Amino acid sequence: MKDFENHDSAPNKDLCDGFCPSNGNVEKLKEKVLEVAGLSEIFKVLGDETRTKILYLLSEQRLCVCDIAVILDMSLPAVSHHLRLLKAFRLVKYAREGKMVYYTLDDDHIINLIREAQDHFAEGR
Amino acid sequence: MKDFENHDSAPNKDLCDGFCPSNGNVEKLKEKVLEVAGLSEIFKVLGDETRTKILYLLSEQRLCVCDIAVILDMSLPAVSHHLRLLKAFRLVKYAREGKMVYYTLDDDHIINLIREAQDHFAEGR
DNA sequence: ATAACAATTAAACGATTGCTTAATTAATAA
DNA sequence: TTATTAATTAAGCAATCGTTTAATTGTTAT
Repeated sequence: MKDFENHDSAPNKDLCDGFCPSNGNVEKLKEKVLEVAGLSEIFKVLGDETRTKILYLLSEQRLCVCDIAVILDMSLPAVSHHLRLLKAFRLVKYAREGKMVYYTLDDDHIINLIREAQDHFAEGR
Repeated sequence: MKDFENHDSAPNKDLCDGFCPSNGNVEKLKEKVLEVAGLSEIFKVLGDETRTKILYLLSEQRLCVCDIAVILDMSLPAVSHHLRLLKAFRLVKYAREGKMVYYTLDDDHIINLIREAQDHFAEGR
């Protein structure tokens, strides 16, 4: 018999032994935590140095794949791989021009996240 | 003879073949990209769903380890492991009270990053 | 002292990540 | 057409990550 919807999750029933003062808030906090569910997906994207750099570069100007490869001193397939992921997240878009494929930012909000992270370091962390 | 400071990085010398229009900006962009160096470290921390949730919970109220384990339905060692990492990044601090160890936020800026990410989704992404 | 509980630590394991190399597609030039 | 260059894709591999289990530390109660 499954009891997934129970108030206390079965596997952790013995934890804390009911003495923790925050026990009364557990249900409330379980709901609260849903507000950030899925949020880490964007952070995962930015959690790679190369991808953060690519997005930052593209916020300056459009660039073709080999430009990025030269600037970041990486192989073409490596860069292309990251661009593919950024594309999947709708953070960049591309336009083919002859042999070259030019990438541009497709999200004007992502740069705010990067700036916010810069502020974080600026505040002495 | 090392040529690290050369205009064209040696391993990618043949890339782009010098035809890309942005070639003149390569040096400028190489400097530009330094502005976001190291930034992905914080994003990596937030790139784990559990850690984002822990930080979000602690922005509400202080919690002991087993509280967090119950709320997130995780094992104590798993939670403890994440708290250790958050501590290493000075994002949380702890205070022992009897058997329990209470964790609190030690960084009032990190929540801004989380809110900014919420905005990102709110804007229809 | 012994027992019980909160928390941490360590070792081990499976899953994921990001790179490399090699092959392939797409577009232009000879 | 063939050759060349830009870019993508696929396969393989090493490194990293997050979890589990088990052992250990620290504190309180009996």
